[in-house]
Amino acid sequence: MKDSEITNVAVTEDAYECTVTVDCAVFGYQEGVLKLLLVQKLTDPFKGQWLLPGGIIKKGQTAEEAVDNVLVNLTGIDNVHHRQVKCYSDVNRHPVKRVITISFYGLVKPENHPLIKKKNVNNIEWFRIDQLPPLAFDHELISDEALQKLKMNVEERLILGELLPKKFTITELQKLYEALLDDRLDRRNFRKKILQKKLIKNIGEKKKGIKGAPDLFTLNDHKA
Amino acid sequence: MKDSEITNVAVTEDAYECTVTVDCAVFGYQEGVLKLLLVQKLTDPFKGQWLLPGGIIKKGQTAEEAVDNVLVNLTGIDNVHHRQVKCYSDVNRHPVKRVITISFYGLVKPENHPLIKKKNVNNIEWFRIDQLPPLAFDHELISDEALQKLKMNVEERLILGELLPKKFTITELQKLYEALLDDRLDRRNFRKKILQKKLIKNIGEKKKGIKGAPDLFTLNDHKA
DNA sequence: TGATTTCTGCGTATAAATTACGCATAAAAT
DNA sequence: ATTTTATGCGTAATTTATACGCAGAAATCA
Repeated sequence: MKDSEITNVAVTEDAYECTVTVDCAVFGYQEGVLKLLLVQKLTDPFKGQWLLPGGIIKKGQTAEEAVDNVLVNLTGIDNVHHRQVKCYSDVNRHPVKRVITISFYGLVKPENHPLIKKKNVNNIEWFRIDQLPPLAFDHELISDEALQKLKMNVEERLILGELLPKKFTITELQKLYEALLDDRLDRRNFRKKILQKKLIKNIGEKKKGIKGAPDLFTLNDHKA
Repeated sequence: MKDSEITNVAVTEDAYECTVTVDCAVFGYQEGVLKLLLVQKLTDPFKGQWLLPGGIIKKGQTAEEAVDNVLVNLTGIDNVHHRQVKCYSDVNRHPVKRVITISFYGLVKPENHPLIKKKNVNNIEWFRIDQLPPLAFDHELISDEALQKLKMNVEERLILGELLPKKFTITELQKLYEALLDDRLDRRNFRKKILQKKLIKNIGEKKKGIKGAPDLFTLNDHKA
């Protein structure tokens, strides 16, 4: 190996290139539990195994655009609130060739996004996060770290994605938090804490069909 | 454009590739202030401008290995405690070609790492973080976000890298925290807080030359 | 329908963590 | 020897978090 190959780190026309992919851990909140969207591979390698939806970053795409593209093209899901988690660069992650992957988490309400199986996948399914099948590649690690990141973010900001309807009760919000954090919270303390952050406001309406007729709230001019 | 080009997101032998680089915001703690290590470009583009040390990920290298390699080859600094921050994938970040960059922050004690100017750089220098020159590419954004991440991490863990000697006084630790966080802390409360975390222990020696002869401490079987 | 259950909204009591600051003492500086 | 400066240990005040009581509203049930 020439000395220049050892020490030259500059970006030149002929600099080494490799394939960069994105993987997105799409979390859905359904029937009060947190679920993860997985796709089943149609082709080798790992044919028939489950994994996170993902794919290559194409020419002219940013990683974020690639995530949108991949989700639509594999699952039919569009308009997903997503956030970058981490980059994985081990050299032997992929059996076909060297691949560097940028991971994301996404948040959706499954009812709003009917799954549309596209030609690149064998199957798509929501799995409860406590009942995940074995995953291909290093996708167990990736989904673990994505969930960790999601939990951290939930604790410091108000993150809903589109997981709740525009009008929601405080209890609905609390159940979402409990599902995301996998924890139980005191009803009255949660109310106080969330209200003093001034991120949601009472819209003066009440929700029928629930004992006590709880007040409805909405987001307070903030993006989730 | 063929349909397959739109929808195919699979990793194949001929999948699109691009150059991936790493950039590292190396922070140094010197004379009580936080500094950032910058290199001055020797060649176009941006010849003569300052920027973060960085370079391409080469065949067979992980991003972490590339950081080590880049730092040694540009600045002579080795054995840097570093951590991944974020991935930048905008398509026009680099004038020569499309480049995706993974950023890191590093922590060093400048006295321990004499700067050795290598052939790829015109100059290397430590800059006070409140007196940075204009930076090339999007390196202002990258260094800002790296510093943000460092501050966040400092608040939740005990992070020293190698910024303090093995034996240090609590005041020395406090000054480091103040430099990292750009804040002033109460001496007595800082002592209480840091001691109750049980991460450092009093080794029973005293430091001479300082009024009051403060106790010396050391890390308590933890990695920084 | 009337009693019962369940959930809401508002409150307070207690505990824990954070912040503010006093003071005697040890060593360096004058 | 006196002054100055920093340390080490303490306590008081404040803020934040946690535990839990209770009346009332609406659905449910006998």
